[in-house]
Amino acid sequence: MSVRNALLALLEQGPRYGYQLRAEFEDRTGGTWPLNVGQVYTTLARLERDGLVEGKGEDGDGHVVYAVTARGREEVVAWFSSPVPRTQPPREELAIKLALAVSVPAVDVGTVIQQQRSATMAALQDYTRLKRRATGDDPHELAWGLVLDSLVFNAEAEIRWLDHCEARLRRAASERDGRASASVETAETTSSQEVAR
Amino acid sequence: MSVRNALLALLEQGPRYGYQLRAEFEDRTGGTWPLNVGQVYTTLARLERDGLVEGKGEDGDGHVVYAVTARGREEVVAWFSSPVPRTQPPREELAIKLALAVSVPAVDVGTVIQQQRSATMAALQDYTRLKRRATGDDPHELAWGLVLDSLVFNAEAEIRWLDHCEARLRRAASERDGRASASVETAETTSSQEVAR
DNA sequence: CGACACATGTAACACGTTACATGATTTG
DNA sequence: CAAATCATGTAACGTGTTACATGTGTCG
Repeated sequence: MSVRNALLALLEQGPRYGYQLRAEFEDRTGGTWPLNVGQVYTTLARLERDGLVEGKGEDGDGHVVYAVTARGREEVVAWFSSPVPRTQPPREELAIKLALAVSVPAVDVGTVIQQQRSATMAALQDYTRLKRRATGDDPHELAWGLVLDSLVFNAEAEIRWLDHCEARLRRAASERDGRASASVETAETTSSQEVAR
Repeated sequence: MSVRNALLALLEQGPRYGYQLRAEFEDRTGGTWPLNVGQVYTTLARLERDGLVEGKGEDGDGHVVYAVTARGREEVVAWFSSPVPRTQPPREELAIKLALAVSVPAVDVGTVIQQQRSATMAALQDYTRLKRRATGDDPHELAWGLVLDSLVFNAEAEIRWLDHCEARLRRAASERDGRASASVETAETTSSQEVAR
């Protein structure tokens, strides 16, 4: 629904045509989420089908312009005034992956974690580099800056979580070892998983 | 691709049938992401179409069992040994929403933020409550515990980001005001946006 | 002229999701 | 017996995504 709602919100500012909508969307997100033009047109068609926007034919420059309808305006308001639904939080691929990794013995969880952390830290650096631009004060750059910050905050949380997982697994492993042999807390990081099988 | 990959990973542990796959998936995620059975069957069909699993007909109990193929096993290994792709990070609805809110004048960003924060904090409490269970040591509960932690870390990051956005917006607003009138830093929280229009 | 950006669209497909149909088995 | 759970599937639809076709205008 993101694209759909975003386009609707952009149209709320006034009639636009397809290409223009893509440009504005990417402006506000600094190209973080490139938007295929094709999708703009298909989405516009679906919005029109659902009675949320209305094709206004061609304007003076020969552009096919769309405008939001009354029902569409209601939807925008509803979108902005309700929180992002967390009833069923979006399936997070990484969480699912680790959840399965810890219970599928043939996989070395330690490696998965380490390598994910590298990737995430690399991404974090990219974001920081990008952040040096995007510090202006006009709404566009403000928006982009916030989007970037969001990515940063998420990446940081991801790294913290990965660290946390590592520690938790190490603890679980040493407890298991503790019950079996009489090994100590030293527990090499790499040996957290390939115990079973 | 999450469901698809997850099912493949589960099958890597040995042949399973549809219903069983759903049960194991929900076990490992503590029902965080309920999985409609129908989707298991459609996904299995698609996996078979792509040659990653193979229907083994009925077993002794009359269950339609599927097994992973050689190509399927390769895919699982590839999945686990490559980081979650961040080439084009998943569109985050919340970030998009705020990015648009700050540049669509008719919206009061402050309200959007506050109300999102309430919702997220409520979710956070739910997670903490759930967390009191799911502290066992067997792989299942371990997995679920980590998934829950992931949700917690993400929610916390979201709240931090929302706070950050508020501060950033207040700064921008006061700079704007500063240039126009000679208002002070006191800046009521609620007045960050409804300046324009 | 040729390359490139602008501009509009269509077709096809991927995954996810729900609703429904159908039947066997278990359990209160 | 009735209700619930187990179990397998299908049909239909939603969004997102890509690839392609097509044409105009601009600029080196």
